[in-house]
Amino acid sequence: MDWNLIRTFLAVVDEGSLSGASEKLGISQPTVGRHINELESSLGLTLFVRGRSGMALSEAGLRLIDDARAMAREAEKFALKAAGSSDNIKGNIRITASEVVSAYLLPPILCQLQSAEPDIEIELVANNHADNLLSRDADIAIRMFRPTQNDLITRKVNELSVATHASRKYLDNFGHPKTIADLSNHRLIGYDRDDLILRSMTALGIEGSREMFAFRTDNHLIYWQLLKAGAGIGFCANHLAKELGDIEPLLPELQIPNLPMWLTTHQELRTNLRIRRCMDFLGEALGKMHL
Amino acid sequence: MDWNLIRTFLAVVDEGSLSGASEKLGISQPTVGRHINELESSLGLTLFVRGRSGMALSEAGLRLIDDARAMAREAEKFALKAAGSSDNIKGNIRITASEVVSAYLLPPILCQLQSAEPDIEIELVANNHADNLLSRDADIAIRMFRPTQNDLITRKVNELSVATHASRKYLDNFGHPKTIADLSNHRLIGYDRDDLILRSMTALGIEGSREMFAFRTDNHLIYWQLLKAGAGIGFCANHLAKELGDIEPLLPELQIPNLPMWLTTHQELRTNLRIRRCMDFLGEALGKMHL
DNA sequence: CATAATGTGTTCATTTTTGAATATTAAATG
DNA sequence: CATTTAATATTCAAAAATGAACACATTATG
Repeated sequence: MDWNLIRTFLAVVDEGSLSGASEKLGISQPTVGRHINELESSLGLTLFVRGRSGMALSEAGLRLIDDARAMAREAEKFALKAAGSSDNIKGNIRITASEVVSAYLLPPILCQLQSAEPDIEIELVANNHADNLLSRDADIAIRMFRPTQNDLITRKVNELSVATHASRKYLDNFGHPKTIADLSNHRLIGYDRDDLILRSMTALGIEGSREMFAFRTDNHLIYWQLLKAGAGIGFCANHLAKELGDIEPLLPELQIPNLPMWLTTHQELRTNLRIRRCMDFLGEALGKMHL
Repeated sequence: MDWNLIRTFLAVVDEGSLSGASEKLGISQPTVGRHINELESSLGLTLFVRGRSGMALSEAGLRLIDDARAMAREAEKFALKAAGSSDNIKGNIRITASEVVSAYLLPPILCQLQSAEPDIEIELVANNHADNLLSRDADIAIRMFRPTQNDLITRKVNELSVATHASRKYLDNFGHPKTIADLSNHRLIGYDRDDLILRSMTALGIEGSREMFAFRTDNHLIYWQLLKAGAGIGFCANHLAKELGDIEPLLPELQIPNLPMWLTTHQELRTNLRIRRCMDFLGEALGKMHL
């Protein structure tokens, strides 16, 4: 029994198609198809119904996915522990962070890291969703929330101070809000599906809903472009506001709680020299920033 | 990451050498060596110390075997469940039983099974140690003790009546024991490392040790040859004594408990049509024998 | 200390697996 | 109903993995 066929099987289940799985696995679509055929004939089972759009699991296939997944979990554990045992400084390391952090905080720090550890190749994965450190989407994650998965080592390295901001252009056009209550007469910029702002407001005792925002976007870059262009009042990290220019802080009495910045890696990787060096360096560098 | 490399890794650990693993896996020794090299270089670890006699696990390798084993367990579960889903009557089936049962009870029954189910190929694995139905050493086991592994379906199909026997030749030479106490003045034939006889005797309230046997062997065929040749007094299933001829039952007052005969398969396989048919047939055929 | 036994490493021809290109199919769409 | 789209199957040349044979190393053993 070829264990790799089970891995391919699982990828096809997860992606829903041979072509999707081929991309995920980094092998060609014909090969994925052949793997599935081989698995089916070696088990004497029909695992998929070759249907209208892609591959749908058959009943027999359905019965097997839990075991296949369990096997994949153990494979992940194996790979993690193996990576943790490596004391080789040479190699690459994957760091993940939100788009904002990746774009505005990390570049200079990673340059210094590069100089300090020339043997380490650094991959930066910028995205806003929580990734799975267990399946090694990344080795190190920098997030604005404390990761909840088990077996992780988390360390709070800094805090981002946030305040209400608007561009001078907006303030010239629509006036300066004097009180928090004033905000309801202004145009606000918010997130669309991300409920970070709404949750923060609820925590501050201010009720609100998605509809209160005149502009909504989940793309932070566009958010600031809207802010800069004078589309409305929004929330922005203070260090970023300085960098963007043209934007003024408002309502100092609206104390928005700082956003914590967490540096995270998997427990198994703490013994990996390369990752330990990077963790220490990033913790030091991020920690001494004035945000 | 190639999952098959982990399977090879585990085989080398279990067998202690590349050549041993190659035999176990049914691949050539150079291939096993290449797999290990590839795994080591892809993990950046030295898993084995290539030593004087075979491959000894390194510290890093030692840390990984538990996870590798866990993965193998899940692979077994997957394969079991897959086999259980098969409703294909064509195919082969592995039956395991003790050498005695394999040699004296099963042949005629398996011939009938062959006629009744011509599409099923039957493999008979004769050995005296408990095999691992979980790892599919066999699909169906016939044992004289109730298997203890979990997730097995066990069914008691018959009992073997056993009595003390000796050949006429022995009785002519050494006389007929009249009472149980008399036995201590006779030559007894016993097992060597197998303690079945001793345990049975303890259960009957008779104390004894290996040393009380004038002849000791674990090979049942040789046991009976000794019995037939008049080497001593021994224990023998009644149906077998008739078949062997020349052997007489002794001491009817020494009531030896019957040996139960258990028919066993793995729970996951109960839904496999082929195995279900064989189980039913064997249960019926073994059950109606007069033993 | 030669020899047998046992194990790993190497070479090369063969077999197997793979991927690029392409054909094919079926549903969705205008 | 033709067209687009998104998927699976097929073909064939190239790449990779494999095994047989053999070289080499080490340990028992007489």
